[in-house]
Amino acid sequence: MNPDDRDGYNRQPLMNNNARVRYAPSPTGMQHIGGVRTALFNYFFARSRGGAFVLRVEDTDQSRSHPEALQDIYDTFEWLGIAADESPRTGGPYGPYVQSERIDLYRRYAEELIAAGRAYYDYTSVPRDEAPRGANSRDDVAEEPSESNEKGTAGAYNFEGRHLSPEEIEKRKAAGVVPVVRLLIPQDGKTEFNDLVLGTIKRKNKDLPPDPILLKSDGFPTYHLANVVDDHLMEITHVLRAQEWVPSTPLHLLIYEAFGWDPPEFAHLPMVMGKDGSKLSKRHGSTSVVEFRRQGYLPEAIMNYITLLGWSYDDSREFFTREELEELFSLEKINKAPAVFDYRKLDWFNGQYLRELPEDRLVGELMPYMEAEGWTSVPAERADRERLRALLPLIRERLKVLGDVVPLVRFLFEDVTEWSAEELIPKKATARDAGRWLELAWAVVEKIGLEDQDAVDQALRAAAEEIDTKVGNLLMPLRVAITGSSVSPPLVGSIRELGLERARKRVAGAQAVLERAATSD
RNA sequence: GUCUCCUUCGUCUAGUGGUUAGGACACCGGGUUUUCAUCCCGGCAACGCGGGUUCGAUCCCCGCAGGAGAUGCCA
Repeated sequence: MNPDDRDGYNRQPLMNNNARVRYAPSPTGMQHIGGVRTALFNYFFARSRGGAFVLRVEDTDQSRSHPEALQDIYDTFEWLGIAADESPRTGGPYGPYVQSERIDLYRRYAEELIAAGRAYYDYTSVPRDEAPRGANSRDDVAEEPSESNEKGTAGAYNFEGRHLSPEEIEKRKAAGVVPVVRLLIPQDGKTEFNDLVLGTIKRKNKDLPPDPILLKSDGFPTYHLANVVDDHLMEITHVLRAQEWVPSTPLHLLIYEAFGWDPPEFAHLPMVMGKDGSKLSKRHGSTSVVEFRRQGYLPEAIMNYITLLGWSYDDSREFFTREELEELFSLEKINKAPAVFDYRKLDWFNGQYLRELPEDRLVGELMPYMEAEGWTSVPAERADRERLRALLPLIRERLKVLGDVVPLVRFLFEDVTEWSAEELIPKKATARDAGRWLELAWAVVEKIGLEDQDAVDQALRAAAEEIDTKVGNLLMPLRVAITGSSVSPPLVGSIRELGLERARKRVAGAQAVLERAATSD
């Protein structure tokens, strides 16, 4: 078709430029890991090719679409820092980008297919009486492991609508039956295509769902019709989507063929699974990006980790900024096999990023958690930020997620009024020992003061040596007295942040507990 | 059931017709440390099975097994 391709020279530029890809979520639930991974791959692919990334909202299921879900798509994109070149919000030359605003289009194209004899009105089908699944996203629905078998066969369409007599049609029309539009699928032959990730895939036409519905009786298109029409109209060149779409791709190809359109390239992405190997869902743990966000994962950690689910760069590198991925991403490195989502590795990534974060930014990210505990003025003031900043050295390397800050600094913002004797007393020691050690340790602190932390440190060590015991024995009772816990940030720094005055009271309180324990021995 | 896809350490993955099959997380051990954490060092651990092709297969082909997905007027 290209007059220049006689010499075979002009094919290359076509491959490299003008790539147009899209992410086409349906606003039925919060954006989840799998969806976002697809979005990311599309985005990176577009950027790496200098192409366009389109966001299209597929809200053709009226009953399951929700405005909050739509908002969540935008929020998630913004949080991750990925911008669509064309979207419902930014607009673009191929809009509208919301399918519910395009229904006339689908109807018109469905009619075109009917006129061409490639589709037909079916008056025999009635909607499933099954109640719609309601407001929940698919992931929220508990699966019944054993019911899957009957599904395919039970209510399968058997082409009766294909040859209904005119009289019969009139009768049903009169009775108020609203027809659906079905694609006429030739039962012989096969459809095959070359998937950019998977290679050649073929499927016999008779194995496809029998004459699938294109237009529902409510006038809305099904995914199959809408996605083909829109991808064509929006001049999408590459469809990158999850592997769960592989089985219906031949169907889509048949639709392209019926219209006489050239189909785009397809690249089916490996799915994201839970620990047990089934599609990642609620019961595996958090799945939506907002949830991770709330718990205190950083966007760069999420992005980095998710991108590595089914894609790799080489044999060792695993840290990538968004900018780097925009350049380095390539289809060739996509894996075929599904990937299991590993929450622990995500934690590790997050910890790594947390430790690298500039102070200002870390303080900013942490502040909402402090506010939520009521430990700052609301809104937080400069003094609150400075206070937190001072705590950073004490807590930073102890954070896996931002929310971890709360238990770590609680002792500074809330009174400690109870001490457990068991924690106060080091192993193999008596309450009396602990009491003495606590007294001694505190005496050292009082004597040296808190100006010079190293000096306190030294003095404590010296004191321990003098009475011939481990520093730990000296410090543990003091740590528990100060923080109320045997696990805490570094002691001297903690006391310093608490202040001598408050620390003194806590030591006294703990001392009382030890005395009581000693006498009851 | 049928159809489609997939198969390297527990997990994410690199890799080649001849490698001690590499890295990371997790795990285990050791070190630093004041608890926890960080950090450092070390260790454990994989080519699903059976046939071919080949001088030689983890890699190529076939079969099997296992897993997943699809089978909706959901996407």
